[in-house]
Amino acid sequence: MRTQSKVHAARTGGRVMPLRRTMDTRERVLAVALPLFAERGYRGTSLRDIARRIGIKAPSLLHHFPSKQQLYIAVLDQIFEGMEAAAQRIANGKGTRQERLVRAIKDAIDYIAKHPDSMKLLWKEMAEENGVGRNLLKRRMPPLDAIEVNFIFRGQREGEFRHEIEPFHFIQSLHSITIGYFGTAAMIKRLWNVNLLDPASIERRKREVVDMVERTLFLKPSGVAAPSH
Amino acid sequence: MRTQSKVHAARTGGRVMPLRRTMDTRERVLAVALPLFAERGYRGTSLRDIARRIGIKAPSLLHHFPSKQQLYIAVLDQIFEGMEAAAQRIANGKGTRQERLVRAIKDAIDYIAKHPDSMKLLWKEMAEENGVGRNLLKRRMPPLDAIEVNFIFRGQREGEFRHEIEPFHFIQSLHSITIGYFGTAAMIKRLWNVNLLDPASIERRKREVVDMVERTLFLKPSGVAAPSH
DNA sequence: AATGATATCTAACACGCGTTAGGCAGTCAA
DNA sequence: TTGACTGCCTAACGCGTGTTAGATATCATT
Repeated sequence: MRTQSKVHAARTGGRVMPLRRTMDTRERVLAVALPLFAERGYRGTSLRDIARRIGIKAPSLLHHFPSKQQLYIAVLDQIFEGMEAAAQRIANGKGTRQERLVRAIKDAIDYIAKHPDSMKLLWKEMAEENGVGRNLLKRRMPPLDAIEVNFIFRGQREGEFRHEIEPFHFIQSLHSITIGYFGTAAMIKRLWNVNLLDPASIERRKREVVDMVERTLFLKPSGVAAPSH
Repeated sequence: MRTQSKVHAARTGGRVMPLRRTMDTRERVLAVALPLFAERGYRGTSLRDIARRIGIKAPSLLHHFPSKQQLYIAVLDQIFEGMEAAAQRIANGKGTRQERLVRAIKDAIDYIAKHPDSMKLLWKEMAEENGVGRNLLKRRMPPLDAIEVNFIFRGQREGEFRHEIEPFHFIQSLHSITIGYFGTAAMIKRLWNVNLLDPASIERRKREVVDMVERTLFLKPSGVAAPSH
């Protein structure tokens, strides 16, 4: 009845014939849906909202996605795709574990700063107990976390990181601090008229997080960004 | 038309005659609505859901609250009421600034651990840009934050805290770490089968946060909970 | 030129929602 | 006893939602 799978196949393989420029509607939908879901949540965003922003009617959306749930999952999946790519880019570093971690944090914050909507949506999704993205989160989150936890764990075995630190807790704290910073930036702008997203604030933020990590995790601070020790 | 104000007045003043035991329905509603809003969000919770849990019908709720919005705001307000009371209890400490801060953190975590639903709802509300609680948040959040920011600021002027720390950023990080811990506990339980809310984990968490604060904020660590320095 | 697929449209459906109207039993003060 | 009031009920309204059905225009392929 629904021709969704065919549509998707046509889009995937259709890159050979880019003559139809309407073919990237699917991507326009994803691009427009992300900030809407991020700001108003899954239930607070209607298909009619999304459709209006790209100039079509709601039922037309369902020619590109089989349902609202699947559209949302596609948005979420795209976020994880980006995060995974960024993680792989970051993982291939040289130098000591301490240097690599400092660089990874800076790169991660830079990446996140470019995708604040993604973080806001993630922030929302993580609090959702029985949300639509439940299964996707369960599938894609643990591998990402595990990479980082193992990194800390190995650093401890090799004598670079403090043994008092519980790697899993530490990583969760790092996530909370970072996602929290970007997930609440809009609220803080509203409440305090302070813009956490301008470049200067983000640079300072990088220094703060690195400083925190060096002081709490490192056995011997590398001194990269910790003045007046 | 609506007799809400009279109902409220009757309840408030009605404490003199506690013969009617049905009078505390309003409080039962609040108690039941909090975990529902915390888990499913404002839009995800219907008045019929709330009503069913206390054994009445949805329209009857509106004899105790003028609308769903006002019911939600009452729930949120109750959370802030509790936090403000806890904050005042914590503020009256003795000793050095460092000792008082360490004690305040432990007390705050203890308090929050007893109200994980409140933190989860707060976590949700903070990400909501144009949510129902917008005005309430704007009214009640800054004073609470300001107390803490000023505490850090004074500590810096008096030479107990590092000057490199930006008080506002630091407090936001502390909030993110703490709210994040409790706001995502359910998700972590689901993803990793790790229960962050059992007493042992919470005790460890207190030590971790205190350790982090001592190492990043204190000029001279007090040594209260920082072994193997 | 004919065919078939694609992307959009309009119309409409069933559902759940917050809310309103109006009724009824029990309680309390006069 | 009366009369007002409280706390709950049932019935129902209007609205917005996700989704379906079916028609139409566009365009590549045959």
